[in-house]
Amino acid sequence: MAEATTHERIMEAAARLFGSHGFRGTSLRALTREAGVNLAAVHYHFGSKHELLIATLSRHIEAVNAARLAQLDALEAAHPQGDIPPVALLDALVRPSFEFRHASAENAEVVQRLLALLHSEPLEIVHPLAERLFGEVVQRFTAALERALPDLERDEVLLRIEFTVGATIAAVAGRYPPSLAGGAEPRGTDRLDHLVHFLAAGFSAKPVGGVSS
Amino acid sequence: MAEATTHERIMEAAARLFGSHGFRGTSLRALTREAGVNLAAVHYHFGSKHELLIATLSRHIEAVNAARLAQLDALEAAHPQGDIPPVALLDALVRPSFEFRHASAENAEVVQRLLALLHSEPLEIVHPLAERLFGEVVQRFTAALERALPDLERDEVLLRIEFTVGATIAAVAGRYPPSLAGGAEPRGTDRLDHLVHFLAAGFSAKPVGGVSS
DNA sequence: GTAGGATTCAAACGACCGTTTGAATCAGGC
DNA sequence: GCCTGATTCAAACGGTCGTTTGAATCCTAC
Repeated sequence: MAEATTHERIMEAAARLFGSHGFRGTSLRALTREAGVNLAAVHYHFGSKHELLIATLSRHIEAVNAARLAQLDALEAAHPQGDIPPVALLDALVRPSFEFRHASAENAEVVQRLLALLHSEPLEIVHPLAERLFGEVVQRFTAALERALPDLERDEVLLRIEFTVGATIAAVAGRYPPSLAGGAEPRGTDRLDHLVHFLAAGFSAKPVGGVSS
Repeated sequence: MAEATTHERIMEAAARLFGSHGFRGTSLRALTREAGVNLAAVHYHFGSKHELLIATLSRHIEAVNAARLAQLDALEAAHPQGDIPPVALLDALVRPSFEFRHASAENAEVVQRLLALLHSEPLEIVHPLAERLFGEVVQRFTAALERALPDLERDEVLLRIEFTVGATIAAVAGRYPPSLAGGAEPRGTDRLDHLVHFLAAGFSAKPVGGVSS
C-alpha cells in the first residue's frame, strides 16, 4: 500500500522533468516512462499536458505560500500593535522558498525552474495564473509592510516586493557559474540570511520621491 | 540598398520571436516566414537553431554590457581616487538594461525573455554561455564595488550582485499582473530610479557576518 | 561572357509530438 | 458470479519539427 497512485506518480515525474527540462522540453512519452505509467494516463487524469503543468505548479507553490502565510500569521499574533520588524516580514516572505528548495534533493531544482517558466510563457497565460497563485500572499504582505514602514506609499511597497521576488528567485535558483562567483561561495541557507539582510536594508530606504508627489 | 541582408533579417526575426514565444516555442518555419527568407537559410547562415539562439543572445547582451562598461569607465575616469558612490555604480550596472528595454517598442520584450530562457536551460549550457557573456562585467563591477564598499568581503559583494541581477530582471521584465500591482504603478524609467535606490540601500547594509568569520 | 563560389530555393526525410481511440483489465456492490 | 464504472493499455492519427539535399540562381572576378 506504499504504492503511489498513478496520479501521484505523474505529478512527481512532472515536477522532476518540467523542472529539469522545461515544459516544452519535456515530452509526455519521457514523462510517462519516468513515472512508469501508460502514455494515455496523463490525459485520463489531467486532461492535457498543459493542465498537468498547472496542477504541478499549483501544488508546489501553494505549499510554499501556505508556509509564508503561516509565518506571517505568527508574526501578527505576536505583535498585536502591528509593530513587526520589516526584517521579520521579509524573512517570512523569503524563507519558505529556501526551505522548500533544500527540503529534498529531488525537488531541489523544481520550483525555480517552474517560476522561470512563468517568465517565458505569454502574459495571457501568466497573469491569471500568477494572480490566482500569488494574489493572497502579495496582498497580505503588502499590507503588513505598509504598516511596518509607514513612510512608504503603497506603490513603492509593491514595487519593492517585485524587486524582492526577483532577487529571491535568483538567490534560490543559484544558477550563476561558480567561476563568476569567484570560487568560495556561501552555500545553503547562508544565502537566505544574506538575502533577507540585503532586502531589509533596501526596504528601509527612504521613499524615492521623498519631496514631490 | 536599404535592403537588409538575409543574415540580418533572420537575427531580427529571431529576437522578436524567441522573445515573444521562447526558444522551443518558435519554429524555424514561423521564424523564416516572419523574416521573409527561405527555411534552409537558417542552417546555411547559422548552422542550427541553437547556434542562432546563441548569436541572438550574444548580440543583444553584448550591446547592453558595452554600455555598462562604458558607464563604468566614465565613473572611474571621473574618480581617480576610487571614491565612486555605490549608487552610481549600481546605476551603471542597471541602467543599460532599462534603456535597451525602452529604446524600441520592437525589442521591448526581447532581452528579459531571453534571460528567462537562460533560467530554463540545463546548467551545462548556461554556465559557459553566462561566463562568456557576463564574465568581464561581473569582474569589473565586483572590483569597483569592493573598492567603494571596503567593509564588504568579496563573497558578499558577489552575492549581492547576484541579488541585483535577479531584481533587475524582475523590474525590467515587469511581468506582474496589474491587478497584483494595485492599479496605479510607476511606469517606464521611474522603475529604474526606484530600483537603483533600493539596491544602493541594500549594498550599503553592513556585512552579515560582521562579528564572526 | 563566362567560370566558380556564394546564396537561395522547393522538396523531402526521419523523428517526435500531443492527443484519441477502443479494447482489455481491474475493483467493488449486488 | 456477474454487472458496471473506473482505470490501464497498445496502437494509431494527424501534424509539426529540425535538418538535409541537390538543383537553381545570383554575384563577382577575370
